Amino acid sequence: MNSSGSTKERILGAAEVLFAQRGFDGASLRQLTTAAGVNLAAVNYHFGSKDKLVEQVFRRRLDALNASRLTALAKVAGAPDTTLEDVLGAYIRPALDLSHDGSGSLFMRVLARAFAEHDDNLRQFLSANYGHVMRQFTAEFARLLPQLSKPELYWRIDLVTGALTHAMSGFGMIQRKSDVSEHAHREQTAQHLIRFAAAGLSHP
Amino acid sequence: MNSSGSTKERILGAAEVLFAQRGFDGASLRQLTTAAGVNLAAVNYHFGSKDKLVEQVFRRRLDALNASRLTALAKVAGAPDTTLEDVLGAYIRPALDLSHDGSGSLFMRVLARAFAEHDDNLRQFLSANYGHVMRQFTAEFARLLPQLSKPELYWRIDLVTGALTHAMSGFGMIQRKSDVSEHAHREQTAQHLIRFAAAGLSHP
DNA sequence: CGTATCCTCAAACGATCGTTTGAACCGGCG
DNA sequence: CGCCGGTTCAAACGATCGTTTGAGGATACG
Repeated sequence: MNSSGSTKERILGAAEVLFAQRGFDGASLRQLTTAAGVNLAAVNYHFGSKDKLVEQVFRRRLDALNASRLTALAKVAGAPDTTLEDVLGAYIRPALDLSHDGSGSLFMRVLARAFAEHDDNLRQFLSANYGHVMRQFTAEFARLLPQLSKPELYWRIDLVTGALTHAMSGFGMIQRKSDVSEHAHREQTAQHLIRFAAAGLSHP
Repeated sequence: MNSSGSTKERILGAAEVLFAQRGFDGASLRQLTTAAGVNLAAVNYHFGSKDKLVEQVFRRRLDALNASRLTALAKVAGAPDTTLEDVLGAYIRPALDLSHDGSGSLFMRVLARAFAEHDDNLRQFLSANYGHVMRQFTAEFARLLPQLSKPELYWRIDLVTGALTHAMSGFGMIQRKSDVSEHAHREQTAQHLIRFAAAGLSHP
């Protein structure tokens, strides 16, 4: 099927697709290697085990997503005229960009699946690779919403996270009308999410 | 382990726990029947197959949840002085009550898992048993938010659903302080969710 | 007592899983 | 050429999965 790129990259690509479709346990190495057009043993040869492969699938996208989010946050954080929408945009737009280009859209679904599964190993891994990003965003939210107590703020951030994860994992559903450009559609989606999140965060 | 109730009920109880913890595929019939204290073959004898068992696990809680939500909705729907908070309360409070009593809390996690898995069979089943409830609530939301276009309303309801599903699946985290009663804590949680959802639905 | 019905049990079935193995292939270098 | 490190290959490994089987226990009724 897939016949471009190195063996490792073909495995990573096929894994992302199948993990999103059938879950980490549901996608077998035999389905995966067949889809990638490589031998069954290639996964253990190049990655060591299936669990290590799962980690690499996350790492490949998460590193880029984290860097992109932090760069966008750095541009707006700390300034006196920063708005809630600015910070939310720094969080949401990089994920939308990832969802936009090709197979990246499936990764958000993989991420949503990982959230729903309360697997401890995976949560530890996500916390180690995701935690510092969330902490920086939380600090900026706290600065912009000084009227909220800490428990209250955490509550709202948790709810916003749930809404965004849910929305971004279902991006197949939100069809773009043919008379709007790809870029305009993405901006429209971003506005939806940002305004919703801002309203949920800042209501009295 | 579990030794109360009939064999069928013991299986259903253990299944709910293990499905929430390890997912539908992750929980094996051998773990399940061992936890329930019944023989391995009892699942296929009483339910026919593992898939049928999954259906029954959903049916047992979903029927009660749906009925409770529709009853609560009927009390407020259509009236001229109904508020958005009233309708949201009719949706949220029955789920909180379910989360409150014993093993029911795990069911919301099972539900969240089913949402994240994009399995077609399960989605069809949920749509058949859940669809009419969502449709009634959507109609009432449309009545109370006439300024929103249909696509806009669906967008916001989808985001609210994501936030609530996410929140209710993680109810282990929200610890009650010892100086507030169980009932007061639940009411506090309901207020959080309702206000957040109302803000997200009705923002300009 | 015999027997019929419902249920439980240990054991086995075939299928599929992740992983390992050892031989075969292949480009580059002495 | 011969050899060698990196890679791919078919085949097999043991484990675990959902499901089926047939014998046996329990209870109620004639």
